[in-house]
Amino acid sequence: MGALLEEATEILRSRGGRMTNQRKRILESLELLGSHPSADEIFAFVSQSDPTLNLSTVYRTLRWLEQEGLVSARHFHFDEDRRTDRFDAASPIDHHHFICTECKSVIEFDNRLIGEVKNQFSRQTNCWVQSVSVVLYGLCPNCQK
Amino acid sequence: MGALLEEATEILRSRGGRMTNQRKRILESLELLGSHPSADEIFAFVSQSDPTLNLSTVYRTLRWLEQEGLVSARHFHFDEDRRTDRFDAASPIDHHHFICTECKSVIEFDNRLIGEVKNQFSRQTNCWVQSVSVVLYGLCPNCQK
DNA sequence: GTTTTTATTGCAAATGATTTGCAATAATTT
DNA sequence: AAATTATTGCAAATCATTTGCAATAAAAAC
Repeated sequence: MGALLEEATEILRSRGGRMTNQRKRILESLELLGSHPSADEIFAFVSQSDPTLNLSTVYRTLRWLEQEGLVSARHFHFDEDRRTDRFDAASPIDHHHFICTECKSVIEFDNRLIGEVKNQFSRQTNCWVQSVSVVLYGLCPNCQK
Repeated sequence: MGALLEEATEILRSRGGRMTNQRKRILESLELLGSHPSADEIFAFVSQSDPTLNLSTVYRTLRWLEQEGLVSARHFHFDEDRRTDRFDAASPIDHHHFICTECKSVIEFDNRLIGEVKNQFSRQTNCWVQSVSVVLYGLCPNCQK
């Protein structure tokens, strides 16, 4: 059983919530589908094993997970694409993204210089920085030919 | 007359386009309203001087400017906010943003380390990076009290 | 284990942002 | 000044997401 599911169950319990089948499956799918799925993609995936699942349940669960800090929602700006949110089972602080504008694949990365950018900005402006989002857009090796 | 208006006029001419009153006013407003306005805000502003302007004209003009690389559209992920695009008369490459999640104010900044992050990533992955988007979220000095 | 309570679901309808089809309008060309 | 056609305004469509509400099903109380 994944860490996300356990953590979510605990939070749920602590406020009189209920761990339903739908929620279990949505949480599972977030761990299985690693690739920043959209609500629709999660819905399609979970529907295979539970055809009665409703899309609004997916949205409700994701938004709840987001509020609890267990999931982060981001909006990648693909050039001509629709503007759908994509969800990610990790904290937004500890990794960043490269997006291939051709094949839409996503590569995660981290770089300690980003923390430095954040610190320098804080020092210069006295702003308190809570989170940093870095997205690189370009072409992956496959799509460069 | 602003540089944006001149550049846009030239591009327009070069492909049999027409510099209309509406387009002029929308371009002007992009220079006057510096603060990453939404299509709605641009519409409200220009409507004051031209009450017949239509919102879809604003969208069409903005998308066209985006395609020509004269404007960039971004979607800032304000926590509970609606997901509206915000527009910016500058190239997305040469500056980045801090957003105060409380008062929604935007501070632009740049930092040469960001170019370094980009270069390191390219070297390590052989991805070609076209543009970089960095958004810091947090609290501005005023909202920290 | 059955009944009660109420959080959660499914459904359908609402929403908000953005886009599109089309006839009317107005820049530019002739 | 007339002809051409890019652009507009309008209304309706679309897409992603949210919401109200009655039905359902966890968990609690018996």
